Amino acid sequence: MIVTGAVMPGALLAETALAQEFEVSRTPIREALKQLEREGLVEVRARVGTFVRKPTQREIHEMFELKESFEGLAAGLLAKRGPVPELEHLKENVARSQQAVEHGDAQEYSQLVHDFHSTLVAGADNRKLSEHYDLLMNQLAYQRIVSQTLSQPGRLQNSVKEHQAIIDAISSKDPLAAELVMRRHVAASSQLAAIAALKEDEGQSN
Amino acid sequence: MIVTGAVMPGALLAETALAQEFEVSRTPIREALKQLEREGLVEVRARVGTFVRKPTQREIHEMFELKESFEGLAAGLLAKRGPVPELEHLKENVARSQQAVEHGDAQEYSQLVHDFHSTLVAGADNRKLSEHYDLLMNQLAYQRIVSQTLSQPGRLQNSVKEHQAIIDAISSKDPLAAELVMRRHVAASSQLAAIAALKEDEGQSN
DNA sequence: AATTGGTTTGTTGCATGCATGAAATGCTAG
DNA sequence: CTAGCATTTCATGCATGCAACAAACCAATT
Repeated sequence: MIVTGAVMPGALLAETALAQEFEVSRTPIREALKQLEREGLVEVRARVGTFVRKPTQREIHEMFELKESFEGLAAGLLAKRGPVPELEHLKENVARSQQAVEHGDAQEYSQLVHDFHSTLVAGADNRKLSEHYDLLMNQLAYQRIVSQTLSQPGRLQNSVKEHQAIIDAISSKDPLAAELVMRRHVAASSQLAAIAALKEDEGQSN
Repeated sequence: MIVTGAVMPGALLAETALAQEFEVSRTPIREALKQLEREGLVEVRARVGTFVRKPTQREIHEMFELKESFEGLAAGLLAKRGPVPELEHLKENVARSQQAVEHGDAQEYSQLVHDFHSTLVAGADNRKLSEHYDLLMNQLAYQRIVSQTLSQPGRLQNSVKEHQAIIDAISSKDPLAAELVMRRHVAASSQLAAIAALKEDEGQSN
């Protein structure tokens, strides 16, 4: 809903309006908005209104630091796991990503990248990690969609190679290497995404 | 409230009862309980009741893995920071912890350990990290568990030494070492805490 | 024209009533 | 005495009304 960017940041989310739209009373709407407030997606100003929150540039930076830590942990845990059912899925993902890059299919590639990272975190077999990760990614989602498509074509090929290296480290049961490679990969991607988000931000505010 | 263990796991938290206790209507109580449900502290079974949730042994293990990752990240970020105002506070904390260990003051030491870790995470200067960390620690009810590991004789002195090593790594601006030492420290403490939690669990269920 | 004051409007915060459904309870039959 | 069924109890889920308050608006005055 909000994470897809369907509503613009700063927009008012009036309880009564949403209640009419979804054809329920204010109460369940209100509870949902409170949840979103706790997730940091909206800001409820008492007796004024509920507004879609726009993450600051600093918060985006902080969230990318967390993302690196989360996914690094996930990669390490995957390498520590005995059998990893998701490994085949990840290998196939890399193969298809390679094809997508060669064909210049940005849409397909964006989808595959998202699938790769969420499969990897899910495969870590740590539900609490997944919960925290999902929470984090919800807050980042809007920026993610925009910046993914704007990544430079040269980066995509490198990204695929890094994905392959991550899989290799996991396959060889090397948790330290898996975490290290993963973190470097996320850091590199994050840097580009942060720059894209910054430019987007400047374009909006002017 | 719940995190302090004032109410036992499995206990029913009736909205009407809480409403009378706090002298408000059900509505704000209800919102608070929904928040706690999202935080994983209580379980709301539709039209049955709201109950204090008891983390499974597996969840405790997962949360300790997350704790290690969070605090490792925090230590690394601290070492990366230029000036660290909290460093003096941390040094003083270690000095007082050393005294507490020598005097066998378990109560004081427990408080100092908690202060050390929260100061360290807060000092990382990453609010999103702090939010996720606080969320995690609420679920762990850490204070309750850690107090039971205090009876371990040799562990306390080792813990203080590890705290000192963490400070040294931060002082020398070595992020990798800071993270590594921190993670080893958390892993060691977590192992003892997990054992304590397991024993408490067995004691309860019998 | 600008400012200040009061009024109006719109929003959330809270209280409360009713509907829904699950679980406990008791009653009856075997 | 036990098993099964109806009933009663009790909890949340949702709808709605009212109060409180912030902000926008408008008019009067300087």
